[in-house]
Amino acid sequence: PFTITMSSTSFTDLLASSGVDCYEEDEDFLCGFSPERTGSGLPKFKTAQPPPLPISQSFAFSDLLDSPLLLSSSHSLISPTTGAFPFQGFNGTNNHSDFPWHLQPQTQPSNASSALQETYVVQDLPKKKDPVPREFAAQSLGSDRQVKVPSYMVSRNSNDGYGWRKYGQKQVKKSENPRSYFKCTYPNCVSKKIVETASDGQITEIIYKGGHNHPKPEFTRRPSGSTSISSSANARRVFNPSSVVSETHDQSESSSISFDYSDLEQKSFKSEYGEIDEEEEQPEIKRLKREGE
DNA sequence: AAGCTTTGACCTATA
DNA sequence: TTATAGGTCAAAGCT
Repeated sequence: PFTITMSSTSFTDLLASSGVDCYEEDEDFLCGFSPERTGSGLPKFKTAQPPPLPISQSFAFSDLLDSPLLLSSSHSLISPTTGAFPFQGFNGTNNHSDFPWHLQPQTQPSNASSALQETYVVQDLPKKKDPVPREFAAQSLGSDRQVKVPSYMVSRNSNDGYGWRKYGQKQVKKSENPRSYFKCTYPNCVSKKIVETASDGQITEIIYKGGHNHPKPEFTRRPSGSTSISSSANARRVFNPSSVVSETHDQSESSSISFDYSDLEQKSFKSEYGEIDEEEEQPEIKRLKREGE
């Protein structure tokens, strides 16, 4: 299950810091979700600490293209006019249930330091044949506000473009897998992440603590020839100082992603459906789309 | 030499 | 107060 909680921060930034970027890098291509892997590891995002953020950011669509969750079929994810996810599931008009996950609203109690936030959990649903294109399928959100998200939107590794230095590792009780603790190497950046890795090397959970207070580095370690990520997009990634995102790739059959888009909904988007350059979409995504037609 | 990982010890929060 | 768990420190070693 994947759970992403977002609060007072831009969706893009959170995604960027969540380590779920989809780079055309080795197996990370397509967010690291090769078909066979999709079935085994089930992602889970979770956020736990959403301190209010006064930072206002533009939410460019190109950013969305980089994001794991909105990648590929992103042109159908967010309404250019409302800022809301166009998944009908988000506004409760669609009943498609083809997505491996569906979002479940989780209203969390607000506290003194966090604004009202809503969490959506995307659970990995049993695969079944559906008539609806997987990447666009959404589940009714109506009262439930559930929506499904394609599994390929989530990366299985933690290459998020930032520099991280490991500062510790610990076997925790609540998990049989060891946790590795990382700090952002950027000067004065307090962002941290905790990566839980299974014995087979698979990342089972990633927890981000604290947002980056700097843009994503322009020159991050990338395979030569990889130019799919625009520097302008990276430059826009100015960070939310305090967000916590957890990404859990569970071995179980259920995955979930939860996030709060209260902030997201306030954003205006530069792009609309038609503005997405088809040529920029990743091949696999296009392939999936064709299959869905 | 710099930066990273490893790993046991230490610190802190909680029950 | 003590035990336990989770998180962090920091020295040593590696690349």
